[in-house]
Amino acid sequence: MADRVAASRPGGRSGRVLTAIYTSVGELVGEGADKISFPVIAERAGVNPTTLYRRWADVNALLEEVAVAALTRDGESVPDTGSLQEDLTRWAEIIARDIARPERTRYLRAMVSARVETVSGCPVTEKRGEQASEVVLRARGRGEPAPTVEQVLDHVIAPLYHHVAFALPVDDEYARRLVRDVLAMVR
Amino acid sequence: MADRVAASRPGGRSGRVLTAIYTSVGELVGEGADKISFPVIAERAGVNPTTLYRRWADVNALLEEVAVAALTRDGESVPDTGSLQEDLTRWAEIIARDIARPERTRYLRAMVSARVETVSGCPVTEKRGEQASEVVLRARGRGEPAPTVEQVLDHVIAPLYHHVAFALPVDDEYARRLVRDVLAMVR
DNA sequence: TGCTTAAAGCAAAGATCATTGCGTTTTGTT
DNA sequence: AACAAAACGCAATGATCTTTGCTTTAAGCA
Repeated sequence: MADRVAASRPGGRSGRVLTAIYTSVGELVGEGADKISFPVIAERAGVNPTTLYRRWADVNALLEEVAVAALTRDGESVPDTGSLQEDLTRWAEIIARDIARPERTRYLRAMVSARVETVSGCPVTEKRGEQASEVVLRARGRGEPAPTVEQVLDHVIAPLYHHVAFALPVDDEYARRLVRDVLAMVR
Repeated sequence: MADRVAASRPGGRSGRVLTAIYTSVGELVGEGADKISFPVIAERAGVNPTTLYRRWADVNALLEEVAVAALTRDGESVPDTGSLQEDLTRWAEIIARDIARPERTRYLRAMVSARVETVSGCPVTEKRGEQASEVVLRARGRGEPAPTVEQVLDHVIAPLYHHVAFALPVDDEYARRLVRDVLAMVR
């Protein structure tokens, strides 16, 4: 039921198999497949289903892992324009555009489903926290009044993800509104 | 795949069957059952599985229906203390305590999973919007400066649900903090 | 270059889910 | 009371899914 242990043999065949599985998941999610199961993922990856059953507790756990990997493999750096308002706005817009994509929505659902009561927090939220911290600290370094990291997470990130989770519209305008609101708190 | 049509025969046997199904779902969710499927629900309800397959698109759709019913059957009225700060705080605390319960968390996950791209919004959010509207309108009637309904939804409700969805801690203190933040916007 | 063993493959068996056609019950209406 | 349609039950069937024991491969290391 819980996640399996970390791989103690990351290279060679094991590595190739893992890559194939990740790729398979990515393709399936991208295509909007409605039935994503271990056997289906395994077939496309050219791998034996047993491997999946033995390594992950369930499909959502695997989906979450892939989602985190996709988000964590940096490519997106936080905006640094010299203005808190501008940094936050651009950052929020980037996130809004990103998570509004159908694949991301799918991953989001998987992450919510995969959460267990005993486990607190998730890598994605932590990642967003780090990014928020970066922006906030820079602003404070410039002497600008800035919200706390928690406030940014609660009032910009949370509403964005909430909208996606409940299929409510998410666009740049909405992202900008959230940033306006959170900045209004510190004035 | 989509939800079936509304029942055109609400009484008698059909009504009893529906009640039995709802009860069954409630019990299973309450017990924290990990495998909730149509056959399982049906057996406990003393009903034929076919009935479920024919009426609901999938398990999550049924779970969402039960969740909405549980929330909508009023019992909880919105606080009316004469002070916006007080009303919002108490209301947020009520919600926080409610959704922090394991059963509610389970329902929340189901609602997120049940959402489809083509469908926008959900009954629960609408319900919260009505409640927020009530509090906000009363405050304005008294001449108090008040946030918009959207602001309450984005900055109080969304963070609460977000925390629950990602297994982050949710308590009274957190609820109060959110209310403080949203009120700070309008000053 | 071997050795050890983690990790993957294979195959079989069982469990559960999901679908479908058809007959039966029963609701709501005339 | 009688009818038509809706809703449910039943049973058979096929499709997946899931688990398990055992074998084979090959990664990491001495």
